[in-house]
Amino acid sequence: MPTVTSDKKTTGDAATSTRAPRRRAALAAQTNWQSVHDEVLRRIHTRQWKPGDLIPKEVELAEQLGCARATVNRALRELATEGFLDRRRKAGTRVASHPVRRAKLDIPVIRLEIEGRGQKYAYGLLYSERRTPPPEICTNLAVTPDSDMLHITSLHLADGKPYMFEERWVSVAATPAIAEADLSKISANEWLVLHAPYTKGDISFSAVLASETEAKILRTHKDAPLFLMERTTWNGDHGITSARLLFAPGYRMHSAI
Amino acid sequence: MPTVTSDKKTTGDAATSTRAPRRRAALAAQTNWQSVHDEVLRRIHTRQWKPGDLIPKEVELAEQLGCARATVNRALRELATEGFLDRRRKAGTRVASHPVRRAKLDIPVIRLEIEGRGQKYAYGLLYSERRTPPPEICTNLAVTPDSDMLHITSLHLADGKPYMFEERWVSVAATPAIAEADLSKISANEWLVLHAPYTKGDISFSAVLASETEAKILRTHKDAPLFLMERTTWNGDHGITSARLLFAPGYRMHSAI
DNA sequence: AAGTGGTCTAGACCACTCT
DNA sequence: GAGTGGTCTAGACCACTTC
Repeated sequence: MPTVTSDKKTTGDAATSTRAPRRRAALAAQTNWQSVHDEVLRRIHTRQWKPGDLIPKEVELAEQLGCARATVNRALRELATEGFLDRRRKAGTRVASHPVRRAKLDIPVIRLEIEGRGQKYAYGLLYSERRTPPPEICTNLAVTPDSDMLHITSLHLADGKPYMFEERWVSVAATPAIAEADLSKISANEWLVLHAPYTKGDISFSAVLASETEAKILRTHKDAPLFLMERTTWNGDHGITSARLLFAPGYRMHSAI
Repeated sequence: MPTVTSDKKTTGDAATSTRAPRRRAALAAQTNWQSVHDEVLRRIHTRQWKPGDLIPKEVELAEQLGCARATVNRALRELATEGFLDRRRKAGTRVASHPVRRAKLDIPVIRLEIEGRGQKYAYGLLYSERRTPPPEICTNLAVTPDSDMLHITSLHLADGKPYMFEERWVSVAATPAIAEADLSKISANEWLVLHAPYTKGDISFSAVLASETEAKILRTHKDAPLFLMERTTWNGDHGITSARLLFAPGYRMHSAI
């Protein structure tokens, strides 16, 4: 016990001689966390384990599949965040009984979205004013009616055609630097993404009819169906910005599940 | 060395006496992977590390923050999947230069979405027929025009009011059991979620105008703006189902960022 | 009180990729 | 070829939850 200090404990002890062979002598397909992930998913899909079922605990699975508990843990953790499993200490791991399809939605900077399709991006600042916010913005961002804010409307174009119309309120108090930004060159959205950190946000999607003004700006007709994205972001308790993004008719937002 | 076989090596050896104190004697705030995550995020947000910057390698960070490399790895891995970092072997870890806002979108079973708001859910099968698919479905699901398919339309209601109108095609070849399902009791969507595994899927959102028929079913007026969700799912190379979900006016899909 | 997942560690090896 | 992230392992302890 004395001389076995701390380092090099893997050199000549029994643990090593059993561990190394086990790993290498294993079946052709190695047991990595992804194979555990897939195997568990297979058992769920084939209904060997049904929604609500309790599945074996980590130690047992590790034994069954011939790997370390940490590996199983990694696989099951991913499956839980993907929504396939519910895990609770002591209670164990169950197959999720209310399957939720969890999609990752990438919300790109609009310029990149357009350029990514090989189209030419252009941006125009329509209007910019420093003023106090209307009541609904006060509510949205929890700011006082006499706050110093920036009100901006702008248009984003793809291949010269109107693509998205943006109306945005930015709290100057929360983001002083924006007062100096040249928002005719870089869109407020992009500026904010690069310079204004936020800790939480909220996004919603809906369908609305184009107003007369909106129709004119987006070069469509009144009452055209528009895809509306509303975003609000916060940094701690400070409301940063609230935006209303109206996409031209025909816009589709995609995602893989 | 002899008697110290393998178990209980923590009982009386030097390693323990140095390790245990280190962890517990550390600053009040312990260094777990989440604190590393937050610290790195803070450095990004405060622009100490700017978009495109190379950040210290895992070993260095581990040293700086006083934890194991695995812990740093865990934190950085999460940050990468959250879209804040770009990691490449040998090249190192960089702050993402094209920040992508990645939202997790939970797409619940519609019944649960309605019940979760405390409303009463009801469902009605409008139409069900076994027939060959129209061309656009053949394209969508990559099935032949003479495939055996199920065509279903149904209506989902919240508190008795039309909530969502669903039109769906299901490949009977890929999902034979659905021919036996009683789709007047359980919605096709819910049945499929419970019984038909899929490996990949696709979802898209857009805004459309209500047709005369759709308006009548959803009890609204023609040309009302409707939120449209289109979903296609696959199991390997087999197209399973393709659905068109039309939500009643006023529907909003929410998500946190 | 006991059982289960959650996490940390130190060490090792692997795999990718950049030069 | 060499450097960096990616992962695995065995062991340990912690935290939460149910009993």
